[in-house]
Amino acid sequence: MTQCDVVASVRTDNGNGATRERNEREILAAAERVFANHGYRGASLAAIAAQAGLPKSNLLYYMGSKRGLYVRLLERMMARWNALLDDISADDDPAEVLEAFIRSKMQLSRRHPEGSRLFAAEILAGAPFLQDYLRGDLRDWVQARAAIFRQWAERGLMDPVDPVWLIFLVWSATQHYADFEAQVLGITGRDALSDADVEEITVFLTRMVLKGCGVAPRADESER
Amino acid sequence: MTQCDVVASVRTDNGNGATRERNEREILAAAERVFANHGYRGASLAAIAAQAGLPKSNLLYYMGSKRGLYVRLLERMMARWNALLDDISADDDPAEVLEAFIRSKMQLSRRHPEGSRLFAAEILAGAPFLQDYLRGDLRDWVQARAAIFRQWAERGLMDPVDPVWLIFLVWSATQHYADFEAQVLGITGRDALSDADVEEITVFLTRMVLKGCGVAPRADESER
DNA sequence: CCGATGCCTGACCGATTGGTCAGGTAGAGG
DNA sequence: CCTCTACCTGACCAATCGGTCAGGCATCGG
Repeated sequence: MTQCDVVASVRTDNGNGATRERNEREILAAAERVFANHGYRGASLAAIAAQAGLPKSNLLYYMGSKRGLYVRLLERMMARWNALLDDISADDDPAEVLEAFIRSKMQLSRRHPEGSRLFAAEILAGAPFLQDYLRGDLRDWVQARAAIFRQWAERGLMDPVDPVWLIFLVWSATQHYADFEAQVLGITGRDALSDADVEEITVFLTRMVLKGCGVAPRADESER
Repeated sequence: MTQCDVVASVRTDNGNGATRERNEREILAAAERVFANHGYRGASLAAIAAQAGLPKSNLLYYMGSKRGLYVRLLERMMARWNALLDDISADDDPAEVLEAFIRSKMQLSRRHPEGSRLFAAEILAGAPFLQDYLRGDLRDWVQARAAIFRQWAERGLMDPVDPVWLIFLVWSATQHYADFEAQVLGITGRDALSDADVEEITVFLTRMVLKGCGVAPRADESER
């Protein structure tokens, strides 16, 4: 790492490393937007620098290279993702777990639409930077959940559907509202999705999935 | 159009326009691959020409410009899409319509994965070339189907779910297997999805959707 | 035989790409 | 005061970008 640690950045501006922190944040946000829209190859450092309001040289001073900046963004998004990959056990309530799964995934797409699109663009390109992650950690996580879903099915708590296809269904349906936002807005004629819209979609997806695979809804959600 | 019509292309090679036809097909296929992987800005004519096995100049001779080539690919994909937008009426059987909807959409993703990813990349970029289509024809089509779904709900043939979210659910779930193919293959550990896999997924999605929104399955699909 | 016509392409163009680098600035420690 | 260190940037670089163009080529009607 050519980057110095945080402690040493007590220098410019108002005394602490506020400038650096702010610039880095600005750069990452701008880069996420541009990479999300145009993919790795389609994004240009000049465009990112312009969005961040900084000279291109300064951007490279902070981030080293285009590839380094891109990888850092991917890792940040994977960290957000991992943060909600909570462990579950076969003793948990299927309805609660599935609803929490759908809700947290929906909120991830909602809170980080640019990061979500960045991820989508990476996968579209054939996942050149994320192959190992997909075939490693993520695959293990899916298999673990799948095993629990199968136990639930054996106990009659849900239909014996293929758990992997079920996980993909939830992923795709939630991811859709970030990745295909332009299509959703164009077709529904909205300017943006409100919090109420997102809540409505979350409830819709939850009911569809629970009912679809034969899971009894939670007690306090029985009406509505 | 700088392109001459088909009749005039009886010239080179073996007498009829076979060479031209073959080259154009090769160019379109190569361009679809490259645009799908890297988006409009990220794709380069040199890469497309290399994939097509033709000099860059020849590619421009046939297609005029990068933008023209891209638009032509988008239009071809929209034509494929429109080809399966068959009209339905409120008198049709909901189960049949929904299953046909899921199956045809799944096969479109299956048969034209590159075109599907091209479309996805276009939407990811904010649909700069497809705004009008989304806000026009496609929106009308969605609204028409939504109206019929609502009639079915009133007649008790299905639950009163929001038809637009339902359509998006089917779109996202089917599109997923083309757009996120790299993720699907990485996680499942496969090299490719077989016809049997696709059929299994289609059946899974159909049952999930039908059961999820309270539609009775077709008579000849009741078991299995 | 003759242009005429349309297919094809190497050479080239200005603009843009990611990245380098020398040098400038400013505060901290001696 | 000077030096050191980290922050910052305009000027520049080779490579690549989309696109142009002059000209080679083969085939045609005459």
